[in-house]
Amino acid sequence: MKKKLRLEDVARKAGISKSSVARALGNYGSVSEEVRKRVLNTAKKIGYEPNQIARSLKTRRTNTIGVIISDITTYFFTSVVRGIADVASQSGYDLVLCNTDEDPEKEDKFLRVLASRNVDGLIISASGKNTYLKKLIRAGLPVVLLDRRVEDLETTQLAVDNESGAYEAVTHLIRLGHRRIGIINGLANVQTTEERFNGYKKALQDNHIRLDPQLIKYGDFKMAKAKEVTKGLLDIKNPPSALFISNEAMITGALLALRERNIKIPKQIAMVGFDDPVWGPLLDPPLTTVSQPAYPMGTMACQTLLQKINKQGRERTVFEELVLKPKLIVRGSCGNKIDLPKN
Amino acid sequence: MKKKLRLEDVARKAGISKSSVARALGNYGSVSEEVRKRVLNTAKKIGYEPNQIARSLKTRRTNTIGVIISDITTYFFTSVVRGIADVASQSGYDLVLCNTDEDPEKEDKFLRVLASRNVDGLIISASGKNTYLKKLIRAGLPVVLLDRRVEDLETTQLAVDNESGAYEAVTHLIRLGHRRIGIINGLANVQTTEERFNGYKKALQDNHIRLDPQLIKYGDFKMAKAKEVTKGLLDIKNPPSALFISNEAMITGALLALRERNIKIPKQIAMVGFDDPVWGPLLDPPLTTVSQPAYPMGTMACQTLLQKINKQGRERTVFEELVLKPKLIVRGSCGNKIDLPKN
DNA sequence: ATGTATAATGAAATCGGTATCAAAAAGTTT
DNA sequence: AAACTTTTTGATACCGATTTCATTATACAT
Repeated sequence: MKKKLRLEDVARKAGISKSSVARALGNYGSVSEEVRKRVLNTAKKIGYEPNQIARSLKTRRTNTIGVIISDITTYFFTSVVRGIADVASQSGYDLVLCNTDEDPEKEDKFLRVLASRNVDGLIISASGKNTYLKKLIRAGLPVVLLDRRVEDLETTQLAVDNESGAYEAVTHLIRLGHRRIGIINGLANVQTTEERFNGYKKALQDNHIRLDPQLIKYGDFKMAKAKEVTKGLLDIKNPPSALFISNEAMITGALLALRERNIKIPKQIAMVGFDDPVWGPLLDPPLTTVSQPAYPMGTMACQTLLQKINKQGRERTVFEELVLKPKLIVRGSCGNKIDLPKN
Repeated sequence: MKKKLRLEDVARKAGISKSSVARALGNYGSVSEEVRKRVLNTAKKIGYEPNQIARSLKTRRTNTIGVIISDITTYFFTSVVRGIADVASQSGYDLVLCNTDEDPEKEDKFLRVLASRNVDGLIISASGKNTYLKKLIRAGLPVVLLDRRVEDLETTQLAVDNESGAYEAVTHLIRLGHRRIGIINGLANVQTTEERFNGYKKALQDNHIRLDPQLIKYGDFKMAKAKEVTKGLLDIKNPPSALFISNEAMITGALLALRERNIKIPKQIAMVGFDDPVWGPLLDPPLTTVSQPAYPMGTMACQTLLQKINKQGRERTVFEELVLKPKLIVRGSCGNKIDLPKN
């Protein structure tokens, strides 16, 4: 590795003190026009680039944002990340990205790493309990909780109204005549799972449909398990006529299961999924989904975080709950109104 | 932000010199068992976490890898990134992720940023000319060029044999009887684009089919443009009976275009795409694709990079070309053998 | 011309670790 | 017990920037 140029090299070359060079380059303090020019010129000439690490050590700012998400291969999260990245980049921040794969231990590890890297802020879609996260927040680290709220974490939380989204989706199914609606939940004990499940339950209840435990399955937000669990659902005596799937990766799993069993949508089974991947409209029939504004969620999360970062003291750790509206997008996968099956 | 604990705080608390504490915690040099225990205990008790920034400044290592890709919303790149992340994480490295959106200027900016952040290595899917990248490589920064080779950059290049992949795909179409095969290329002047285009041309040539310029369109690796360009292809007097699409995002665009025009696959038009997204098998008919081993490409890229990072001097900058085999996965989107249309 | 306010400059301390080096302590050999 | 290793320890320099502070140069007012 070739030795990098230092501030001092510029100083020597320009025949000016380190301090003045720093001022000229850093655009603060006061320097005479003549010196400024000379510094800028020689800096450019010899190709000097400041060392961020050294700067960070002194300023206690890394211009870095930690991002912890659970599954980077989903369209939802990548859209979020793009939103975050775009805003961050505009303000000169970079992203340290961590993929937890829904593993709370990894999550904990990443939190420690990011903290010791002195990220200026953190955007996290948490899956674990996070006592360590709580500690960081209390210590004053600006944090935005994205997608998944976590109880008794006093910081900004940004998510969609999962319950109403699920409620709308399931109500849509009921209106079309479905009474036996299966649900593939995400990981238990994650807020989004519970909220979406609540929406499901509420919709059934409001329509006087009794909850059938047989129709309720738990996946883990991932494809493989969802596929397996969906098959289980198809195998019960009185299988569902419709499916509500709680997230994107599990939609893929469920669809795969249906394909293997050669069950046609929407003729033999109707389906709504939470999340709205690009490929939803390409299916046949196109997928009816509950769409989250993923990209805006990312930009918003990052903007909020940057605001926090630039505040001082107590203001950095305000508690705030930002709730966006998800939108039911009706395409073809629920078909038309069906006759009530005898019950 | 609460003041963080420093090494010195541990030292004072334990009544031991800074140096010894550093040795105990850093697990180097020699310390008596007694001191080691005392240090570890007090460190844990008061909750000390070392400051990576300070460490990096002195050691000139950040344990950080820069990753520059063009489109994080594709399944291909996210799989790659997951591969990179998994390997990196195991070795204690973190990822700084940059999304260029195929914009060479952004790419250049990110390169500068990553360099000034002193990343230990870089994995990049380059879209631009990159004179600055060349400079970095010459300066000794370990770099792995992923997916897209770049001429006269003397560093490790890891990619799929694009030409043979495209050749296979187009040959497949020809065998099924197609003579008028349209191609949607990616960005001009990007290696992958050229290579895949070459495969296309070679397949036609080997089968004595004349190249028809009307059937050759250029997109930009993104969805919107591909959609538009596909429509253009459908509008010519003698439209193609088959389509070869050069990457994932453009497949989406092309499919959308076909849908709008209500053209059925494979009856009215056959399609093969480069890249093999999760949702390919879910389409109706399922998509025939040229599959790249994305996740392994990521792990391999990262392993190679880590090796370089741990070498010294000239060995860090070896030139090496790693070529993986893509695989044609025949599903349904090309249909069966068709009658030769009169020509 | 003198005094005062302001701008421009450089020396030196600092951020929080690691690395070097010399001194002290412990262990071995003769 | 003396001489010599080896292990353990602490003081100090250092990484490359920013920041503070004191000093010098310049501008302005009296």
